[in-house]
Amino acid sequence: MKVKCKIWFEENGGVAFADGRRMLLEAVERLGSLNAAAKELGMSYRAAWGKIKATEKALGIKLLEVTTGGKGGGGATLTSEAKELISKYKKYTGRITVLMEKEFKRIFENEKSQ
Amino acid sequence: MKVKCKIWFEENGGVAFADGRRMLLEAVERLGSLNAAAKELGMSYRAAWGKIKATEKALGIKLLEVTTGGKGGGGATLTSEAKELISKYKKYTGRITVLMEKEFKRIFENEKSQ
DNA sequence: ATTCATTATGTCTTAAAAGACACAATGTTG
DNA sequence: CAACATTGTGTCTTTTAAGACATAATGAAT
Repeated sequence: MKVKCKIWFEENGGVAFADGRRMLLEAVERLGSLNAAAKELGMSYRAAWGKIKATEKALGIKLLEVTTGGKGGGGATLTSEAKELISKYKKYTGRITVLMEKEFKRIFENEKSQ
Repeated sequence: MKVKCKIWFEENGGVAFADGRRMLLEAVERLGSLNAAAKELGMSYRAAWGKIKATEKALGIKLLEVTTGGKGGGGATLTSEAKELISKYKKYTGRITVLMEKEFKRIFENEKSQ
């Protein structure tokens, strides 16, 4: 038996941010474009854009700095708020993952501690 | 912003046990009947039974000791494996909830620790 | 043997989430 | 000022999960 966990952030009831959106934002940061990021993750641009918008609305912060026109047609980069969110999110989920594994061993696999 | 978490157990890929099923089993223990437990939780007997069966199959353990016939028509009680599962599950999720809250405060609300 | 409230199970319907399709808007570059 | 690859957005379709409906089976009590 294995323990699994899904961690997400909420603001007034709606899902705001979780692992899929973290990956999406990281791809945008790396590729400089939401369109390219969506392609890399195998999702439609429409879906990717919708998730970003949903998070922006839920948390009330701006995640992407976008431009249109120009040689590449435009692009998107992360705002400092987005970078901070990713950074804290990764720190948090990483820490929780470690703790969950540790507690799982303690409670489910170490008989003497029951 | 609030952090949320769903914890569940898996065995070879399938969802095995989570909070809804814990509540269902606790209601069975209290009421002595799966039918009554389903009613109390506002779900159909069919749905409740299906969840119990799915968990039993996934974890390979028997959760309910059932009888049919007699004055009350029959009933169900928890096996010792079910009781142990509930006990460890509650201990585990309780501990994780505390740790998550603590880490959340540390990373998202305590600026000096970044 | 009849009754009765339960367990047991197949199948159908509905609700919700995710994704696809189509098309408009942008604005820099050449 | 035309071209182009991007962003922006409404709507439709598909997929999937959850629940409802119907109906059989059980077996102690009477």
